[in-house]
Amino acid sequence: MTTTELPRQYDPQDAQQRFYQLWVTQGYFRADPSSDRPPYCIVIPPPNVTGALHLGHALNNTLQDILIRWRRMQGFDALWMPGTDHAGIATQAVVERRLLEEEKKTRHDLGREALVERIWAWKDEYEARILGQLRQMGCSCDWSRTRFTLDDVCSRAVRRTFFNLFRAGKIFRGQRLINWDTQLRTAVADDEIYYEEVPGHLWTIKYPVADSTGEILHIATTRPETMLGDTAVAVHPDDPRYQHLIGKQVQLPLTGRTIPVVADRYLVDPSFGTGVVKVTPAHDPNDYMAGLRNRLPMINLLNPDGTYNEHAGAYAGLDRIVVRKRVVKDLDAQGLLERTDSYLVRLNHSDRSKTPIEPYLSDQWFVRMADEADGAPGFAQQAMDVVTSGRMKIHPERYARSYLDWLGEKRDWCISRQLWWGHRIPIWHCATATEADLARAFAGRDDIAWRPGESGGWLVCAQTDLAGDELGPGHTLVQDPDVLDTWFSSALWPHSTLGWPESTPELAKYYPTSVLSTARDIITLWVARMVIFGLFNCNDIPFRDVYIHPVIQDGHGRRMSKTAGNGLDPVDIIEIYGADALRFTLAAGATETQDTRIPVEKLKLSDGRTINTSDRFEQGRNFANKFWNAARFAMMNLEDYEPAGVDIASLPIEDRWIIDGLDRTIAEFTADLESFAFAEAARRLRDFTWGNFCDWYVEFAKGRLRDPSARPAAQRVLAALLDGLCRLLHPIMPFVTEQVWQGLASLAPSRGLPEPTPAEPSVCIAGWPRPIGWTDDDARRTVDQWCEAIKAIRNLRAERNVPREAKVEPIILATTDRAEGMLRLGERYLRSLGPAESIAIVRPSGDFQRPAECAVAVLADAEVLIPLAGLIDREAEQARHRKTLADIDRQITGHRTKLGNASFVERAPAEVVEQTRARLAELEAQRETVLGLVGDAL
RNA sequence: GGGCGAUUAGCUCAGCGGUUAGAGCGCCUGCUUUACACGCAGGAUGUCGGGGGUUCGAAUCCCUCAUCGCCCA
Repeated sequence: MTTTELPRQYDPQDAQQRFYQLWVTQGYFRADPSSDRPPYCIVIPPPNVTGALHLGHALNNTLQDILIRWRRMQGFDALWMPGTDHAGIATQAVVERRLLEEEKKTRHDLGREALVERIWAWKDEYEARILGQLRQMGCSCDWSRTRFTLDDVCSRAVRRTFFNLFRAGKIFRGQRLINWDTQLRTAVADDEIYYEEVPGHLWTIKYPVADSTGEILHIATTRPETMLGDTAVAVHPDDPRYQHLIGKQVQLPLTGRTIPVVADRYLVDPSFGTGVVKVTPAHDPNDYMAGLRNRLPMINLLNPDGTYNEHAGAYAGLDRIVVRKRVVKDLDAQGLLERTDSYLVRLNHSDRSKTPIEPYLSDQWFVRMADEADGAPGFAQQAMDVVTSGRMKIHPERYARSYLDWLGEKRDWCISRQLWWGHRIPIWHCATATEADLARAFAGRDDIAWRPGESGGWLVCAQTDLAGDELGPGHTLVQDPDVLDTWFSSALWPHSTLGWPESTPELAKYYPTSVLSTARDIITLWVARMVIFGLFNCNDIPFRDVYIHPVIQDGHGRRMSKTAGNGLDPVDIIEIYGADALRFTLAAGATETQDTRIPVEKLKLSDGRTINTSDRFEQGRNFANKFWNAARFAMMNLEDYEPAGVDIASLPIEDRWIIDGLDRTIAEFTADLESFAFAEAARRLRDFTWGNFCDWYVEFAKGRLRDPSARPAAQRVLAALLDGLCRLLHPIMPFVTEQVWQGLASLAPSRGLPEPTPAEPSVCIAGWPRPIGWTDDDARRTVDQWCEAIKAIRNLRAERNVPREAKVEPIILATTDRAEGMLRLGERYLRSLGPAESIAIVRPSGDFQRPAECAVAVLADAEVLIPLAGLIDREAEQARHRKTLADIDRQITGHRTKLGNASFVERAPAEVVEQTRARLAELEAQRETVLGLVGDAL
């Protein structure tokens, strides 16, 4: 294709297909641990295989790709490790729901193996889709290293970690109160539940004191059925109303049991209700804590499926909902129900099944977070220390606080889930064997460890699966049915993906990784745990920097979600606007705030589908197109380009100006990326590319490219500029820059300043530009001056409605010799860009005669006059000048007031005072001129 | 209840102690100008949420109130 046939509009779809393919087949994304280039590594936050990627993923992965591409170009051996997360409960719940909807079956109908098989199929489908989406976005992951949290490599790391933790005494099994999902029949983490206020009731029940006084305590509860598990009632120790009762017994209705009255200052708020509360340690988190404090028995009433068990006496076997109704009815029948009120109940629900959570006392596995008995820092403390010491940095810094606050609680981490999808806990139970049996059976094996269980029997931890008869006749080993919390394997991600526990070259080179980029809602759940396991397994932090990106919301500040129907699909955006547009717009929105809004609108496609989109992405599309067209212009003018060295000092001033600009942009943009200032970086590139290069430099260059003597040098600068812009823009907009790069390859394969060098075959692996050290204040001042004058001419033409084709002959009165000199250098541009037929640049002396009728603009050191005989509305002209005068006067007053203030002159920095004086002098001179214009007309 | 953040042009956001507060989109006027109408040129639009304070100087720092959002309990 010749340059004149380049399409007028950038076609993103075409470039996306061609160049992504090129990069992959050339192996540009592949890291090489054997190379001597320094490492730079990012592990992708593995997306859940639950579903497709949303715009939040698109943002996070765009930012990671910007970092990776930039560092790769800087010469680092860049590794972006891709992969996906099995997302235990979330994925199982999705597949189970589908199973129920489509086949009316539960997981129990299918059985463990068949269900897991179904989930693998789901995983395969979504993994492919997710990785495909990342490719569409242009992500430069090293696909040869793709991992999945349940694959063999990651599983081995999970096994070894569990084993090491077990042996180190960091893992234990114990009875705790956890969140129980009765539908999914599993423990769920605090982050997998949500509060919802639902209308309910507050029942007030009578608890008779077990003595002869006949005194009755009134106790209000929203969950009357749990009274069957009460093991005390509590009052505040300072409450005068109940002092006499502390230590006495009350009769627990319906059960025949008596329970003590205890004093507890934390559980009871004496000003709320009657000041007496029931204590059900096995069924309420607060009561649980009170139970521990007061050494109360704990009675578990619940079966895993939500029915009540044998401890509920007559109510055993009934669902908890039914029990509630019966209990209320029975209490009422016995006259023990004082009253029933309507009440708004704050109730925990499971995120996955949407059913109410039951606090449930059950055997679970935990990782110990607390400090050691001897005071040595435990896991939580170690993870806190790496942040407080500055060894690991969190950006923006404020997020360090939530990390530290959460870890500061040092709560043990419940790692067991009663699910089928996940890493099976590598523990085998045996109730019958003795320690001697174990020692004999596993003699000489260091991959097996055992400990007595809290409730009897032995817990055997093994790195490889054990057979049931491994202990010999008479003993059976039974594997624990639970699986591990998803975060357990995610916590290993930075080192498991690199091959740990093997000592691989990858682990040696890329660990600790460089940066982790993620959303703030998993700082605790994920980031903190990666730190803990990284320190435990590798004795080092998993990454030096943690970057927290903003959350994308819709135009109303709501989180985007499938259920709210306000989500944007990155693939839709790519189809409409292109991947570069998506990336640029997202990067431009990645400010330091915690949220960024993208207004959503509906769009009906020609194929009948209605999708969500946002015109915000036009920003990126337009910029990509602008750059494409600037490149097209350059390429059209490089047909006869010949490379040669360039002496920058002898270049025309506008060349030196743009080289100075590029140099500063390189330095500042690089600094932006170093500090994760993505929005600033994107804005800076657009401003330079569009506002300096396209708006001015290209226009300056046009004339010179037509001038045979000036053409070769102009071409060399143009090619070098385009080359530099391609490199700078590439991390944000990889496709359009590659397309331009490839186009440039046939026209100007060797280019650059001051000496041309052969360009790399792809911008993807091109060197990152470095400032050549050309700083040119003189060029900057001069070109700024030209632009001011040109804008003044344009403004006068537009305001006075001078038709485009009218030929004007402006006169510019320079007020200083210097201004005159600068303007003369730019005369041809004033003429071509004004545009003007001719320009007279004058340093007026006393006998200078102003034309009778002209439009006038007053600049800082020049006056622009356009003679418009017969076209001037004197009234309007006067009004304009008076407005300008008023404007100047307002400013002059401001500056004089400042300078008249003794404290200002005394206390403000000398340069600020000097600046103010200089500006005032300038304004005063300007005022004189404008005053003259007003006076002229009077 | 505790913590964090936001409040600046119609919308989305920059600006984080020093000239007349900016950008993109939108709006108005003119323009098929040989790179680009996904464009060019020009223009209008702001008691910087309210109130106090610190300072020579506050959109910017501090306090307080209000509204909205997020996180944790």
